[in-house]
Amino acid sequence: MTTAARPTHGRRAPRATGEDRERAILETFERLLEERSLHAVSVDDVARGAGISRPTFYFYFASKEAVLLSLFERMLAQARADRDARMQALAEDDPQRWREGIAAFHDIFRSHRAVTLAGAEARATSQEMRDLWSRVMGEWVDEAAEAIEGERARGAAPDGVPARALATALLAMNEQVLHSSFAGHEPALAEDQALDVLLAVWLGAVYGVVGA
Amino acid sequence: MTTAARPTHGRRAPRATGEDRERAILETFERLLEERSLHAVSVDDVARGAGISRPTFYFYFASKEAVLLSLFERMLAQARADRDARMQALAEDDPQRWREGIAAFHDIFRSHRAVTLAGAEARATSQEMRDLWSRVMGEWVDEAAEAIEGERARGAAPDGVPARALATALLAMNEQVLHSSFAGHEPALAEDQALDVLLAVWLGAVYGVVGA
DNA sequence: GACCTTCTCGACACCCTGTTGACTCCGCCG
DNA sequence: CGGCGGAGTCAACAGGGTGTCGAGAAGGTC
Repeated sequence: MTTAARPTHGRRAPRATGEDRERAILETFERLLEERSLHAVSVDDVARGAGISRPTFYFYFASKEAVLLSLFERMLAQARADRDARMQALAEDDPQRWREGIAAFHDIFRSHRAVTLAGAEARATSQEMRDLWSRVMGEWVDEAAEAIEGERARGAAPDGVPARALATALLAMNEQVLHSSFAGHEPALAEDQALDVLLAVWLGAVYGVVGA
Repeated sequence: MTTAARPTHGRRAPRATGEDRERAILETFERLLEERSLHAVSVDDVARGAGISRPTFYFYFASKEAVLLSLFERMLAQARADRDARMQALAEDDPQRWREGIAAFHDIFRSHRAVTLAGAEARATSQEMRDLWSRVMGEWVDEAAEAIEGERARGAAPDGVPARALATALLAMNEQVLHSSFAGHEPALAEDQALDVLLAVWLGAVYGVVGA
């Protein structure tokens, strides 16, 4: 539960109805984000939706971004857990690993697309969101680079551009493809074809194989 | 000069000093965007920088976004011209064509990185910017898809995922890689390695070749 | 010199964020 | 039981942003 770095703004030692209010804020916020984008949701909207006044909102969270950060971290924790579970079920050298790795994130982001898109939007204004995003992408790049190096070491994949650079580019592709797809920004891949196409590019770039 | 669809807000039949003011606004805006991001630049900042008051700014442009749209379109026209020139110098089947195609956009976006990044940021709030971006990306996807199909037709590239879907994913990668690189958002590729890495992925995905 | 058009801006209306200070409510200690 | 203290609440404020309105200045034209 990566709620460690929660800003200690208001909200000291929650009790009784306090928990409820906090939960109501989180739920209302996610619900509103499913209807319209981050910049179109004001603190007042969230407060009203949660049945409190604006100042009371600020008693629980330092800002709109803080709520989003909280939702986003919860989603990331879920994504990690989900993917670890799926990967653990596969052997170390199972060719399905690449597919599963991509699919796990595709699924989790899709199931919380409002939070995902809002998170992307918030990077423009929130340093904290930028840092969080960087950290997470950095971890995934590390893992992917390691996997590529592993395949090269055992002779399954040819050498080429540095593994880390390749992983960075491929993950950037995943990020942007999923973003366009979820946001419906043309030109986008349909959600059900994104996985196959992404996988094809990964395999082409890593192994030099364009599978049929 | 794709200034056709300029919103006909204030600004009727410019004359004498009017042109100067308009130019001053465009220049000031681009200069400020080189210092800080779009949301941190207010209309007041631009107006002051251009030596006019805020209401006067609105005589020339309908909004901050309208100025950006104008700068962005100018940049796109330049990008198109630049790329056409570079492509024309290459034979139809020259293997350098992929590299040149990617390089042309890399160069032009890099030389106006402030406008590029602001454009990306504005997509969150401006429908017009979203539409423009979609249209442009759509054109590039069409061209890339056509090129892939050409290579497949002449037997130079194997069949695989649909050409248009592949082109969409690869262009999404280019977009995101260049964005991270220009914005300095980790994990990012260094500007001077981006081209090689992108090209490697394109070649791997299109031809199934991981070149050394 | 009257007149139209371009151009300019002070003042306004509105929306949003985040803060302050007073007030309620309630458990608990003495 | 009385009163202290912290949790919780919000009306009112301060401040900053956008976009508009209407009154005018400035200059060309008949």
